[in-house]
Amino acid sequence: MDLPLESGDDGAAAGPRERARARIEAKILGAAESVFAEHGFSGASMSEIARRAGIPKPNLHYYCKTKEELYQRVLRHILDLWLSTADEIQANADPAAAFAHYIAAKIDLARRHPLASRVFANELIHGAPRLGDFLENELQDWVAKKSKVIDGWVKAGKMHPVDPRHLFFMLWAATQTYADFAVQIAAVLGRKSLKPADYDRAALQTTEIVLRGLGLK
Amino acid sequence: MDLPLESGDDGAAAGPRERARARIEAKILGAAESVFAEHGFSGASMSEIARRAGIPKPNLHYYCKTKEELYQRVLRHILDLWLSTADEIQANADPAAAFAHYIAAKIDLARRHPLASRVFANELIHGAPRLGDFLENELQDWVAKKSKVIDGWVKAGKMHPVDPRHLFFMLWAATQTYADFAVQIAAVLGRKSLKPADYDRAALQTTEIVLRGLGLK
DNA sequence: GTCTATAAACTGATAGAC
DNA sequence: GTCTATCAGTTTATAGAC
Repeated sequence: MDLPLESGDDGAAAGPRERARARIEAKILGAAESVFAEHGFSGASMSEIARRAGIPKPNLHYYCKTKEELYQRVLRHILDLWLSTADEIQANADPAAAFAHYIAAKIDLARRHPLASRVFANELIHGAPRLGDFLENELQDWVAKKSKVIDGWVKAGKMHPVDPRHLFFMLWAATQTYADFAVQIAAVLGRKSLKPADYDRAALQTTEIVLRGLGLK
Repeated sequence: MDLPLESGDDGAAAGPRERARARIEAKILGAAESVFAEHGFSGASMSEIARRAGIPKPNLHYYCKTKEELYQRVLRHILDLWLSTADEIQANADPAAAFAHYIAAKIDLARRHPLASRVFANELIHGAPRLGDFLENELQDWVAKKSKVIDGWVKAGKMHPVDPRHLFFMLWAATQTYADFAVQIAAVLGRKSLKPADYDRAALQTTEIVLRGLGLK
């Protein structure tokens, strides 16, 4: 199971009315995330989401006009989670520590929010038809900024030369795989589901190979 | 576009009747693969598959009784493709050459069969409900066999010690991401779709980082 | 705000004429 | 083998009573 989605508190003191509404919306978003993660957009049904949220179907439509709108809310929550990953890839940081921290943070995200990761992965696999301009704008900007930092480290002779963009593709893939393809990993490891120790081992080895691979160890 | 799926020739000399049937079945499997890749199992509709295969919907049901059966055929074709990847991870091989070859082959697979890779990825993301015992049997056996080889290389002091299973998770992820998440990668690279040079660069850098990371360079 | 009943569209699958 | 017509079931979404 995943942690329930938080419904951004609207700042000002909330009365019991607003509190109740917020609690329901949080339940809806959590239920929606789990159903979308399991079945994808088309496969998810509003009835199932309502059932998991513990409310009648028409009430779900009262809070969220359309399935599309509900999906967009879930997706936006996930993108914010993704971008806000505290990372320390900054010019004045130590490269080895920065990459180690980034890998650990990403695997931690995969462990704590596997459903969110899967909804996002599903969206990408099918060509990102509902992702709007996130990839072209927000993500590209993010990568451009971080790439400059890495280029700086390379020029300063602190690490082996690399194409930072492909490095990120590799880091994203190697870490998110522990959320997106958890069934495959669990099956190969002979488990029913991944244990904390599995994620720790994954982070350790991934960090080791990447750091050595970048000439940082 | 993907290469059309080949319909395993039934050996013996085929008459024009069988040839016609084989051609139609190949068209159906190719259409099915593309629709399943785009929309997932639930999102894919038999009408759309029939339309893309250029035949009326009832004819599609004539060749493939149910949507489930059609999906299973597509899936099986993909699994065979996956397992048959010529790899040189064998005890008497040179580790550096073997890993370099494996990475190149996997990225080549991602380039040549992106749709197949996406259907498989989609299946895994949603918990592999239609994958039968492939993960627990065929794949686990494959990994166990290859892991022994790698353990041997480690014991012989040819490379740094690693958990071979997590190494495979990393290699699979880092290579398949160029098929599964191609939209994301293309967007970040500022392209409409990936160019041959992008795959080459990916293979080169991935190999470099992995080999160095394993103490093979 | 909540719920019963239902509309309107689409789905996988088939019957049966050719 | 091929295709027209259609069935039975589900889907998203809403109307309207409470």
